[in-house]
Amino acid sequence: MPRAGLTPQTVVREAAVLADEVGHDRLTLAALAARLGVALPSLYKHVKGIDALYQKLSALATAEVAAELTRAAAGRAGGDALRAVAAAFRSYARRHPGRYPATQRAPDPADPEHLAAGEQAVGAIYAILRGYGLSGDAAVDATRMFRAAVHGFIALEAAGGFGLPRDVDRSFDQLVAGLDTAYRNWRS
Amino acid sequence: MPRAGLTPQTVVREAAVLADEVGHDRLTLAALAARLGVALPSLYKHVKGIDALYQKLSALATAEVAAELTRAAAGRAGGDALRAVAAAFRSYARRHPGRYPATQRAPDPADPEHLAAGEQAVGAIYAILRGYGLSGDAAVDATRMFRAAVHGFIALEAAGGFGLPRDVDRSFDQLVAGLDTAYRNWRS
DNA sequence: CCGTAAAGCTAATACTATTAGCTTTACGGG
DNA sequence: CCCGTAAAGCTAATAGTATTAGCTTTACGG
Repeated sequence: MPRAGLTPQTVVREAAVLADEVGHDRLTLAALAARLGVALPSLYKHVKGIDALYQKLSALATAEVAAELTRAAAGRAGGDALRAVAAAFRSYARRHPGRYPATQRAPDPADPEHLAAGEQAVGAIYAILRGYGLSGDAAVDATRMFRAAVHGFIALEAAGGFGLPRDVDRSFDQLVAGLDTAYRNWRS
Repeated sequence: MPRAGLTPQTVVREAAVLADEVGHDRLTLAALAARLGVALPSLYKHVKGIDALYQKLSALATAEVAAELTRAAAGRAGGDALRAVAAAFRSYARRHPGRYPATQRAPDPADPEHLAAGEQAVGAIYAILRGYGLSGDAAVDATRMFRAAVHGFIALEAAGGFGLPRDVDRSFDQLVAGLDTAYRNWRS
């Protein structure tokens, strides 16, 4: 029997694929091991346990989100940048329903790459707000508002929390428009 | 041995207390049964299973939230009402960290009380927006923005997603102020 | 006061993660 | 070329989760 040749990286990457397929909460070591053609306990040679796996998945997803937000913001400013980054955020969450929730887990302070990815993602938003003349505490507050509004919308949408027939895409556009007017008329 | 005398209601209420103590995700039938002084399978005489328990917990928490939002809105209008209801929302989430996440689960269409509680909670927000001159589709979008922003803030706060030292209470005040200006300058 | 329905129990099944300890593979140095 | 060793895989065992089946006992109403 040839060896599977796993590494921590391949395990985490396959976990990400699996999570997107079956959902973040139904990601299980048993299913992951089966997917990788290996017995369940063998995974422990590459990952400390399921909690550590979630943490690494969080780092992976955060890095991906940061990259996409940065790319969406490139070459844009003001309301254009705001709309593009918000859309990229929601797009990632919809394309990766298993990875996205992992993003919410706070980084392990001992994982510099994870911390850096988080800072890059926040930085992409922060940069947009400079275009609105916001900096210092105001920019921090405005960044938190952006993250709260966009993440909250994604979470409610995923949970089926929008019962009424009103089109959800249009509500999202209105949300981003609302952020734009809030930022243009910010009073600290 | 006297009988414990459980009912579906007492089981769900104790589940709510337990969830607030140990966290929503660590609510377990074993711990609940121990708390109620009963063997684990006995719970199945009152609740269909853990999923149904979560659903009933969601109905309970939604009704409580709706009551508190309605109470906070009473006798207020405009920005005052907005601030009071947002504060009540966040206050409930912080006082009931186990119940609150259950709120996110969509109501079972076959549970009229749950549906009514959800509508009451949304109605409390909707009513405030009439004070801003918003109705129809605009009110739906604005309600979704309110829920998204406030829930998102609560979720990020609970997850430890706000790393910077900037005071979180003040950021929340700024979020609500931002909603106020967005609503005052709404363009549909 | 006794029959019955419900409320509780024990036992068993099928999952989950985790640890211990063994076997085997692959690879690098003599 | 071979062989020693570290890592990669395995099986077995433990402890926790939910769930179902089927039995016993309690409480209550006719």
